[in-house]
Amino acid sequence: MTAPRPKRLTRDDWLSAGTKRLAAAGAEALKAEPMARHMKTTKGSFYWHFKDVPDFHAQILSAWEMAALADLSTVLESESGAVPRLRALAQSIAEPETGTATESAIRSWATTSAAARTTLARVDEARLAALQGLLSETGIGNPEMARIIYAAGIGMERLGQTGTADNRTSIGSLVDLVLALR
Amino acid sequence: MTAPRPKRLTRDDWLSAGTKRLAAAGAEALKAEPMARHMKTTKGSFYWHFKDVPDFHAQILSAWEMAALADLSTVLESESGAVPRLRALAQSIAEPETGTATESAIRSWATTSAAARTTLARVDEARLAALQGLLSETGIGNPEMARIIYAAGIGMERLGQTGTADNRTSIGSLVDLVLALR
DNA sequence: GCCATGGCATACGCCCGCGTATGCCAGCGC
DNA sequence: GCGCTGGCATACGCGGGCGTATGCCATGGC
Repeated sequence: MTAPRPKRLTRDDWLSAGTKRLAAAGAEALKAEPMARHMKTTKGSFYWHFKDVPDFHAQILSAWEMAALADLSTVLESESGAVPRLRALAQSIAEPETGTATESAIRSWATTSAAARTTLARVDEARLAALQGLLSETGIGNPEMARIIYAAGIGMERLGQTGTADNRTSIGSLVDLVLALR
Repeated sequence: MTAPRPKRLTRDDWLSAGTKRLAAAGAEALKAEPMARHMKTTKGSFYWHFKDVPDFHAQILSAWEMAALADLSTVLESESGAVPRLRALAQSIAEPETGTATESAIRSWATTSAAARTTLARVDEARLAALQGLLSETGIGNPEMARIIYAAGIGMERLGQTGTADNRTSIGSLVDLVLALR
């Protein structure tokens, strides 16, 4: 699929495979032996690259956090002007480039794992702050509005699993609704 | 806590205890032996009342679905007139009486369990349809708006875990925003 | 007050995931 | 081309959850 079949695996091979498994099968799939089977190797390799299972989890979360925060910056820089940025940001939340399945899995994971919860909280916080900042620039000071848009984005991310509507246009309509307050 | 300590347990005792555990510790806690330990009994009792673990899961989900749909009716009948009903419904979604933690746990569970996913989809569908119906009554035909409100409700339910803002007022503001379209 | 169930306890064999210990083998350094 | 180290394989023992089989005992129907 991705690589032809590297004889030796790197730590990043494990992490990216883990992230894919997380998106596809949830956090319960992030165990040493199942992962090793899935990678067609043995857990000897796993315990070489990682101290234990929690360590693996922590590194997966950390890598995702980096990527999510980097995506946030990229999205903000992809447009100029508060309103276009606002749109781009809102839409990227409902359907992030990182893959909505991964984020959804992490959000589910967060209900039972403290590590996932705190990681996710930092990312949520950063995005919410960005939203609020952009809204302020356009003259909407009420922080409730940022919260509404962000909540809607998260909800769409979840509804998108079963429902098949277009999240990007829906969230765009919401942004219009809020911007009409000016 | 709840009951003084009934000598003999009923099937419903298991189901309600399971629902509490689900809310408190996630779907992974819904296993026969851990549940039995938690109920201070043995799994002999568990396997008397339930065929196996999937059966237990199915019954928990079914009971929750009944309760959720009943709550939906109750909320709708608690007010008269489309707009008050709309408010009541929207607010009950962001903070359902059933307990937001249970629903949140089921929503997380749905990412890995097909049974949870289909149950949740039916409840989501019913609520979304109710929202859309009420919006139509007030003259807002665009189904996108129901989707926006519902998504925001779900998102708040999740953000409420970490953030501490008032979901009821936030979702109320969103309803105002939408109703302003008339 | 007997005895027949209903409701649970105990005990087994199974599988699977954990983490550790140690063995093996390939390459690179020289 | 020899050896040493990095990267993995194999092989334990452990704990814990599953489902079944069977034993026990407390009610309640009569």
